[in-house]
Amino acid sequence: MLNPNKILSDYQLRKTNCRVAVLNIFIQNQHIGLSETYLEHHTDGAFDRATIYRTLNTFQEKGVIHRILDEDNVVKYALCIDTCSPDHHHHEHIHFKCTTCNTTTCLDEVSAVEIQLPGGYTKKEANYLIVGVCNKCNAA
Amino acid sequence: MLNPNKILSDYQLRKTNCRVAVLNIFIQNQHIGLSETYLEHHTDGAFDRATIYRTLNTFQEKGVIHRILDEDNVVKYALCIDTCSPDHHHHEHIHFKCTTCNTTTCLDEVSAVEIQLPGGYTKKEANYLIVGVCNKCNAA
DNA sequence: GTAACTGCAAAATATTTGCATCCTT
DNA sequence: AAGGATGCAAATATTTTGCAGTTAC
Repeated sequence: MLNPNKILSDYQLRKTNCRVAVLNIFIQNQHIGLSETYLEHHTDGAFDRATIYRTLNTFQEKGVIHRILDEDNVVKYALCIDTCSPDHHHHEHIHFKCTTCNTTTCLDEVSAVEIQLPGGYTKKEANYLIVGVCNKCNAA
Repeated sequence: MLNPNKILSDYQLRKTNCRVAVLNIFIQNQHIGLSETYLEHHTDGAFDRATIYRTLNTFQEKGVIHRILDEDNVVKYALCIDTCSPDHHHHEHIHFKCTTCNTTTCLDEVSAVEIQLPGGYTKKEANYLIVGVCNKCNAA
């Protein structure tokens, strides 16, 4: 189970109200891209917008979250940390953006093949996004 | 060879100075993410910022270009159309973002494996981005 | 105690929109 | 001719920054 306090201490970040609150929302929405606006609303405006932006930037620099490619001109973030594999298999998850219902989700069933980088390249992280129409919208 | 006039007529878009100019820059920078600012500068300010934004949005809606995931808080775009395969193989190209020199390029050598979508899902396009350090920066 | 974090206000950027005019088909 | 595209100016939206006060370690 992901725990905000553990994540913060693991990443050597001070435990503050804003960080814990933001982290909790990310944990509850694993693999789903969240925008600053979403976080602001879902913390009941308890924190200043600037603070949330600073939190997001800090988290991103430390590698707690990463930006997600999204088609609707909104920048979103999601947790880098993954619980699904206890053995820390580190399979890259694939995000799927539905152009009909406009949601971005994670295709847990599918795992991306590890891509072989050319010589001299070092990987820090990878993001895969497929844009299309999801099963629900195709059925409707 | 990619030709701006052909692309515009193929996609049923009117041929205007701004569109041709922007398209030319995209063609000369295939697989490289370009921001609105870049396009504005490289057209010598000949076009209004709003016009360039409208051009980018139109191109995106029609599927001429697509947004690229980038780490440095800047939205970039690149051509969807690909010349490398005359037989229109349509292999997805993989973008590589170097965190040291801050450039996004296309790993032509590597082609992404076609990902199998779960039942009911339809794909429109796919974007793969790997973040890390490129060969030049690793050598330096 | 000290460095780091926050809130507030303001600045800097980025993106969109309304409207009159011009251009492509 | 008619609808679409552009330029300009203004409105919005997004993100960053300076600084004084507060908090975590």
